[in-house]
Amino acid sequence: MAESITPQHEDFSRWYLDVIREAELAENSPVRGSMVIRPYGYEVWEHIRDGLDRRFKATGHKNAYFPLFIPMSFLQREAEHVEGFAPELAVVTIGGGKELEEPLVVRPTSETIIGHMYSRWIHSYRDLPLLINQWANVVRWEMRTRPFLRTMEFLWQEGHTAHATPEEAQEHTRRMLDVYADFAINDAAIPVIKGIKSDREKFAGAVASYAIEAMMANGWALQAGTSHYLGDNFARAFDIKFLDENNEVRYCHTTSWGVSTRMVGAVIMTHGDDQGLRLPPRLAPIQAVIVPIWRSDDQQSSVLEYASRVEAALKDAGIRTHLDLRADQTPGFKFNDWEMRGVPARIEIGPRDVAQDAVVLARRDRPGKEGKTFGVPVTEIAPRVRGLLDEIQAGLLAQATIMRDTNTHYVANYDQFKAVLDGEGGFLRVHWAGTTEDEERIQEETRASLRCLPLETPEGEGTCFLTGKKTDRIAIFARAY
RNA sequence: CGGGGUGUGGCGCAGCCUGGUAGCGCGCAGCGUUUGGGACGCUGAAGUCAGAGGUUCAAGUCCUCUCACCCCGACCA
Repeated sequence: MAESITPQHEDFSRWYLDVIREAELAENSPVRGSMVIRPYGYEVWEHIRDGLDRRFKATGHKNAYFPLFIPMSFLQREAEHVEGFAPELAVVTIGGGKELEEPLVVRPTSETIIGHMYSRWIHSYRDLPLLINQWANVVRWEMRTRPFLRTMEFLWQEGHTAHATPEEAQEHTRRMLDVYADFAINDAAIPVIKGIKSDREKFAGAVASYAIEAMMANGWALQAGTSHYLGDNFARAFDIKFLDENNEVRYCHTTSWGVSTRMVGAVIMTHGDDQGLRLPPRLAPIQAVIVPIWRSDDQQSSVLEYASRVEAALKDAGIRTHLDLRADQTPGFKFNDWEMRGVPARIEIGPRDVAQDAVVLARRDRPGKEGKTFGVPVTEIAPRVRGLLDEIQAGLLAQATIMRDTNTHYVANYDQFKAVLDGEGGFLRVHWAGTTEDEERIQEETRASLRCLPLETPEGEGTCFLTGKKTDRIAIFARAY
C-alpha cells in the first residue's frame, strides 16, 4: 500500500485521509487487513499503554501472560461465546507437519484460556479477588477491515478478574469503565460517553457490557473501550470455584475489559485536521521539536550550539524533545513535516533568534503564522513549552467536546431521527423503550446502531421516540465504525 | 458472499479506444547552488507493463482464462 507520508500530494485534505487510512502509522501488510505500525505510530501506542498500565497498577492489578493458541473445545464450553466468535476464528489444524487431533484457535480474546487457568489457581475465598491484566495480540478474521479501527490482528490489553460476589464483580466492571474514561479524557483528550450496551451489542457470553463511546470528526461513533460483567457464565463453563468462609463451594463472578490499538485510530480521527495529525501532548512521541535555521557555516555552528542548549533545557524539564538536524531538508519542509506528524510544540531557532537571545515558539493546534510567538526569551523556554503543552492538551479536549456536543441531537420521533441522520448526522439521543427487533429494524433502515444506553441521563422521563411508551431510559444511536 | 473498480520503476499515474523503440510527476543516488513555510539545476540508477494462453509480421494496447488488490454492503474491539 501507499507510503503516503511523503508530501507528494498537493491536496492536504487528501493527504490527511491517507494518514487516517494507512500512512505512516499503519499500512496493509501482505495479509489482508492485518496491521503494520511504524515506529512513530508505535510510540503513540506505547504512551497509551503506559497511561493505561499505570492506572491498572494503581487499581491493584498485576500483568501476566497466557497462550496464543486455545484448544477449540475451550471456546465451545460457553455456548453464547463460541457462537459470537466462531465466524471470525483463525484456526490451526496442522502442527509440525501433522494434522492436529484438536484444532487450535488463535485467540480472539482470552476469557476461555484464562478461565481454564483460573479454575486451577483459585481454591479459596482467600485467593480472591484475582486481578490480572494481559498485554497481547489477538486475531479476528473480520470480513471488513479498516486501518487501526478494525484490523485482522490487533494489539490490546485484556483484564480478567475473578470475584467472590456478583456485587463486587459488577462494581469492578464499572470501576474499569471509569479507568478507561479517565484515560480517554485526560490522556487522549477524547471526550467519551460511558454507557451500557444493549443485549444485541453486548459481548458474547457477558451478562452486561459497558463501553466508552467516542465521536470521530465525521460524526461517526467509535467504541473505544469495553468492560464486561460476565456473571458466573465463564466460572460455570470453566469450573472456577472456591470455598467461602463457611466452607461452601461457590462459583466466582468474573469480569473482562479491553482497550486496543483502535485507540490510536481514535486519536487520529478525533484530533486530526487538514494539516495532518494533532497529537495530544500526553501521547505525543515528540512533544517539542527544534528546527534550526542557518545560511552560512558560521551561522550553522552558532545556531546549532544555541539549539542544543535549548534542547538540553527542555529535556531537563522532562519534555520529550527532538532536535531536527537533517541537513538535506529546508526549514520550511521541516515545519510542514512536523505539523503533519502532529508534534504539539515547535521551536524555531535561526541567526536572528541567537542574536536577540530569544526563540520562536509555534503551536500545532493553530497551524501557520497565527500559532507563532516571536521573541520568547530562552531563559523561559522550558516553562513556556510546558505551559503550552498543558494548554494544547486541554484545548484539544475542549474542541473535541464542543464538536461532540454540537453534533449530538435529541430527537423525539422516528421521522426527525431519519432527518437528522441524513442531515448533520452525529449522535442521536432518544428516549428508548424499544425491543431488540426494533433495534435491528432501525439499523436496517437507517444504518445507525444503538451505541449505548448512557449512564448519565439528565433528560429524565419522556416518551420513546419509536414506540411512544413512557420511559426514563435514554439511548444513543449513531452510524458507527 | 453480493455489487462496482484497479493491476505499468519505490509511490502516484498517463499510454490501451485507433497494435509499431515504455513515458510523466514525486521519491532515490552523485555533483553544485540553496536553507526564516513543502528549494533549484545538471547527471544518473531503477520497469518479467499481475500471470497464463491466444490473434498478429509485431501486443502494455485486441481476445480468453486465472490471480491479486481496492472501494461499497452484510459481521465486529
